[in-house]
Amino acid sequence: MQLYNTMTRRKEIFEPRIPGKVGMYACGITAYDLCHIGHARSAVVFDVLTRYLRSKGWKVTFVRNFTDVDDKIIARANREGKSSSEIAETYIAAFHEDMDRLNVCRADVEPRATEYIPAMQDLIRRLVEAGHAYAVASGDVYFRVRSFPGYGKLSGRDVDDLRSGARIAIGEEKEDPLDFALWKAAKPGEPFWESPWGKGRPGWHLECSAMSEKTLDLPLDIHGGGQDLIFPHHENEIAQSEACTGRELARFWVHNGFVQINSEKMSKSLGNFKTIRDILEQRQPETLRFFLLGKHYRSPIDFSFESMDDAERALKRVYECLRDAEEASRRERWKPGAVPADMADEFEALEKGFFEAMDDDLNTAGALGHVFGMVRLMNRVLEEKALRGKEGVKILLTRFHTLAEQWAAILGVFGSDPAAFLEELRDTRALRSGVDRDKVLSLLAERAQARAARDFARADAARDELAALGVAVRDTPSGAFWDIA
RNA sequence: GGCGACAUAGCCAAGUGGUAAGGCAUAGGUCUGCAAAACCUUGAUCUCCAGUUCGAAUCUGGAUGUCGCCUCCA
Repeated sequence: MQLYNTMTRRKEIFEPRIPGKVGMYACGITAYDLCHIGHARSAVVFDVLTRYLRSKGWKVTFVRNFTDVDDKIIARANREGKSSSEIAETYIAAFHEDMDRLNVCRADVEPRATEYIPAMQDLIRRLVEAGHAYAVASGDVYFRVRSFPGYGKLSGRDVDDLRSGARIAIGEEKEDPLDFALWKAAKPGEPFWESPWGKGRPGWHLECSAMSEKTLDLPLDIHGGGQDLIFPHHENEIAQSEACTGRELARFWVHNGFVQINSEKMSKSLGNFKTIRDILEQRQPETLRFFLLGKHYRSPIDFSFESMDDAERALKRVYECLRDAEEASRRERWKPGAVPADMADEFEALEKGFFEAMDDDLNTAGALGHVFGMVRLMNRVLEEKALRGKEGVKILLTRFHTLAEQWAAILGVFGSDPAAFLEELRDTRALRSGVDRDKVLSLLAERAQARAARDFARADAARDELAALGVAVRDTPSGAFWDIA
């Protein structure tokens, strides 16, 4: 498959360094608040990547860390009168809860920064000994950027340009404005660890270098994260790891684009910040996941509830097809007969198209196009009276079922029981529009009675009343079903 | 100021050289007691200008617009 590599700014053929085995590291969250939909996107992107690599038969070891000691965690802890580890625990648990709902698989290893302090200190010690880092009087230790010639290679930045814009903050004792902290001396009231440089805690960038080195073999096959991490976080990770080991840190750098609101980045300062929980109060988790897959992972994606409505309707279309296919395949008697060759050909083309799109830099939006192509095809097959009951249809239905399972395993959507999903969707929408369930059910009963008595005037009156409530009724061979119009 | 991304129908969105996937919405039709769903039909020459080419949404240059990074950030 091809993957876009931020380092080379090109799509490149991806093959694991060690045949059959993939080591992937993605930067996780700093656990100081609830996750927003940007976190959801990043998690879903790397989840789909992991799932897809696994579908190729590769053994993937996926590592996603937690930063559980940090300025923001400490600030929140002080504000709430709790310890920073309590805060971190709370939000790590919330992360897991949200991600489970979004059907994001747990990483194989989920290291926490505070569990790797000795490894971090060891890394700093090696960097100091090699002349890549230096301690200052305050007890801070800094990375000496000018000692690493490759600095800026990932983000395409020139060290001199960077230096011209940088300043040394008051109280810092850096040799160079670009130098960054590997170890921060503890201020009063902050959590700390003993170290050769005094009491303190690790710098953020250092954590990932230490954890990736400890949990995976270098070079990593893939290192991922949000686009905003390219500079300075990943640049600094490269400097630390490569200066220390003399080896390449990662072969592929994969970065996901942002979630935006009204074409602007989501941020707390703009007040356009949406947590995953804000969304899931009103929508099903699968709808959010499906929405996120609707655009290529490197492009920005604009979030709005209107877009979620579109996604919801589109997802419903897929599930209705899955439901109808399932019902049709339960037919008892099949008679000899094939489906027309052009339909069989179209099936194969669509089946292949999905995987070709995924192979092309994880083009989930393109792949979904083939999913919908298949939905249309299967609907047509099921609709065609001349094909009803023919064995060729049964064969196609079986293949469709198998394919849908593959889609679900890779994308993490379309895997629910169709009937259950559709019912849940209906209830979610009913709740959102404030429809009175009991009233709907009593009107439906009344209508059924009227229809049985062939009193269509009374049946239509009931339908009209339901319509006024915003409820649509669908008659099927197995009874009447209702939905939000 | 430095670095970078994007600009495709009413909305969303694939497509990186050979005459524009898909979803949502809209309109007409088939089906249905009426409906719904489904199916069929219906719509864009790809921001603008110039260039390369037999041929460009796709390459090059320029213009305009939008956004991101350069400070914590998915």
